[in-house]
Amino acid sequence: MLSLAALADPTRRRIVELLAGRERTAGEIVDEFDMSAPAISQHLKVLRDSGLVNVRAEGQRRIHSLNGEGLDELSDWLERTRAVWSRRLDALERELRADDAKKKSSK
Amino acid sequence: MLSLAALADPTRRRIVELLAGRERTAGEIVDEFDMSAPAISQHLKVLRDSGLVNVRAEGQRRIHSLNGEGLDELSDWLERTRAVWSRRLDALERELRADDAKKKSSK
DNA sequence: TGCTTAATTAAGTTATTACTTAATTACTGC
DNA sequence: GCAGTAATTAAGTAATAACTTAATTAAGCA
Repeated sequence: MLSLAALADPTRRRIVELLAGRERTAGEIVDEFDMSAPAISQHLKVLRDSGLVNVRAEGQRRIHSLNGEGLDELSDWLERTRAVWSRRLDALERELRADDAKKKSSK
Repeated sequence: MLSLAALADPTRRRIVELLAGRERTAGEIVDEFDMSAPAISQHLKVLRDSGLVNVRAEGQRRIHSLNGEGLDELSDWLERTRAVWSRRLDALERELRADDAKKKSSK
């Protein structure tokens, strides 16, 4: 599952925002939401599977942290798409300028 | 619906990529996929509603184009999240350095 | 006018997703 | 060992999402 699909859900987005601030145990995350612990546990699994979040065990706690590289994947897609997009806009602009010049010279 | 949810679907992502290259009629987009016209029409509606794509009518054609500002919203979320994240990493690094200095001075 | 083409809307189906409660696993401290 | 706590897994449900075909809307053109 691509990280974009993982971020489609608003709860998961908020979890990512929380973890951007600092790492947290599963229980601490549960406390931030009006939702059962299993529901959060399932969301965390999706975030882990998508590579956005890392876990380490500390005793019986599972400490979750944001994985910056997971955000990179999303960032890369965005930049790739935007690059094509802005190249196209540049071409359009050049065309408009050329058109403009033609009009002037034909006056 | 936030643009992130709209981009969760791979078909919609490919449509956005296509439109980054150049604007296209609904029919041209349909031709790129192995899927019925109504299915694509519905995807286009989602993309329009999320602000990622614009349409204009030209006779009976609907010409779809990418809306750069829609991508900005996504980009903003990413940058905001990444900013919090990297601030945290900086703080961590400072802490480690301070710790290091303390160790050295206590030797 | 009526036939064709472009696109959307309507209605129904199936798969997936986001939850729930109950049960289970695994550590902690007495 | 066992009661308590942290977290996950299991199982079931309800809402949503992604499609399908059929019907509809609207423009183009002989």
